[in-house]
Amino acid sequence: MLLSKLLGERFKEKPADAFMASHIFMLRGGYIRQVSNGIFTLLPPARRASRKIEQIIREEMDAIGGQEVLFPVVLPAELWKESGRFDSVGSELLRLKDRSGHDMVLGMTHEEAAVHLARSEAKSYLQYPFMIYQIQTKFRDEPRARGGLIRVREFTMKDAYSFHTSQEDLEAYYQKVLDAYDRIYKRVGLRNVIAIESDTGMMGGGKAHEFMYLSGGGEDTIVLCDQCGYQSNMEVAVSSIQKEPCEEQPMEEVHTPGVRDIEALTKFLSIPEFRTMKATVFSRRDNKIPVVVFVRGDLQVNEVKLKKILGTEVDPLTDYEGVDLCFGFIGAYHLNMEGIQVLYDKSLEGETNLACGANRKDYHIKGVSVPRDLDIREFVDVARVKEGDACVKCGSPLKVRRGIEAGNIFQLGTKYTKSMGMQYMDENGTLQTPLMGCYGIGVGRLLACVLEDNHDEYGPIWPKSVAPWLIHICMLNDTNEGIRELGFRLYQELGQRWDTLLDDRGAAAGVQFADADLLGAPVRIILSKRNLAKGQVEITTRDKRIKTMVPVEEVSQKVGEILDQ
RNA sequence: CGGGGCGUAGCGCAGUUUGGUAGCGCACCUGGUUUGGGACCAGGGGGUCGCAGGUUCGAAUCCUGUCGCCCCGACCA
Repeated sequence: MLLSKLLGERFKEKPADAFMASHIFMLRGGYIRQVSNGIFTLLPPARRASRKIEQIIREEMDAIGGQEVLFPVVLPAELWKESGRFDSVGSELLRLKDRSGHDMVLGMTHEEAAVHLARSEAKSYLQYPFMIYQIQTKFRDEPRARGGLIRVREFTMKDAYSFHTSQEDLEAYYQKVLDAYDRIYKRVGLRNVIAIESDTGMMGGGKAHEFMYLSGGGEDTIVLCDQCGYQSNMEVAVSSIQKEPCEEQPMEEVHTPGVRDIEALTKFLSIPEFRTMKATVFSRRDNKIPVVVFVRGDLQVNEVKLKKILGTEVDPLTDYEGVDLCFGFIGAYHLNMEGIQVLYDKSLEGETNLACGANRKDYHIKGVSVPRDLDIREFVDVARVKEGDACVKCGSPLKVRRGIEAGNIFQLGTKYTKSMGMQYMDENGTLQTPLMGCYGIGVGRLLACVLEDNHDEYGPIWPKSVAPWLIHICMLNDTNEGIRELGFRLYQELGQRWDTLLDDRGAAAGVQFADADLLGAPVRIILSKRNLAKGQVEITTRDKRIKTMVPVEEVSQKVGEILDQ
């Protein structure tokens, strides 16, 4: 590729709307352009890199027996009604009508399409197990796209679906996919990816893992234990609560004017947060009954856990109309439970000498002992894990980190095969419902993660496996005939073996170097008058590890050494 | 969906308070001088100031509505 012909302007100023390194450099380097919120065009550099990623994924899927297919982007709503997801999935699913008024959906994932195909093509146990996959455009009407290619509405995804005749077989294959994913991340040059247990969300089913690229800018929160290897999404993370035993004290009501939150209460009474009890109120989406959740004052409610316990979505209560609660002073002692639901977190179990609201404006109660003063039948786990909590497996302090989800795998079981009536004949001639697994990787997001993990202050440092171009030739002193002649000759010669870019614009050295930094080719060849006079050219690597002078006739060999090592 | 911010040339911004011929830097085009980290001189092109109404002799500027984009939260394979 001649740089003078490469479409896509590169610029030096940081775009006002970009904050993540991958977003900034992809805009500055002419990799992507936004068309609409969360919808991007990929320009040649990004497309070249994404094709390389796709190819790596394809090879690894093929290596575990995958068969590539291509499902439609537009699907009839009937299929989604069969699985029940037409109604259960929210506005993330883009629904539309065709010209004759039929309900259609834009595919955001393809379980339905996979079962539609598989149920009519695989009717005998002899055909099992099998896995089909595709690399295809998905559309999800995300409430909030952000971060360039990190979180978008339209994107390319590799999604795979496996079908099995037993849970053991599903689990064995699940492990094979997990290993294949590890190889994929390694091959694209992404370090710091860990597989963590995750919530199954709208996918349903049993076991699930998310592959998290650990990064401070990530939008998911992960809980880790360095000691025993426990790692989990914050959404489902558990910890054991440290207790500091305290002698029981007599209960006493205290006047606490204007003290409406834990922070004020601890200051007012000069006690630590864990000697208080906190009340948080939510409303159920299904029947709107307020739910009062009590946790120890130093903890917070994990809404995903709460959602699972209640079996319905919850929202923090904002409409106090008609709710008989003394907000700011809600306490567990002598609380009027009429018309509300009350939950107690396990952090409160056995606690003594706590301060909590008195259910009366401007009053709190000191010295509440949970076993002595409250009649609680059941404690539940609804607390959010925090940094330093004890690991439930080994007791070591837990760490909390941010991460970007770079892939996920699910054991779906029979959720889709059953609802969509997929069956096969087993060796005894009886009909059985197969088990299913599904496995996704977002290609664009993976590309963005690779950039997040491989850049300096000037631009991407692409790993050889995904670099849009492997070699970038700069011709300084462009007007010099010897240099132009050599530049084009090397371009031809090296271009036979490697993806090569030639800067033929005659730009100033600084401009050429800055653009080479943004395009991030692993190997850079610099031709200049001063070196050519000595019959030499300079070869450097984008990561700055190699900077060497070689005779003109040895360039090809040296580049080969660098790229093959 | 809630809170906040912003829409003026491809990018980054000033001008809006106090209405009076739309500006700056980078990028782009032409000619010349340059050439090892975003050069210099001279000339040039490009904007219905997001859109629609309204007020006014006159609106980027004031008023009303609307659309879009960004950030935080909610949400989320």
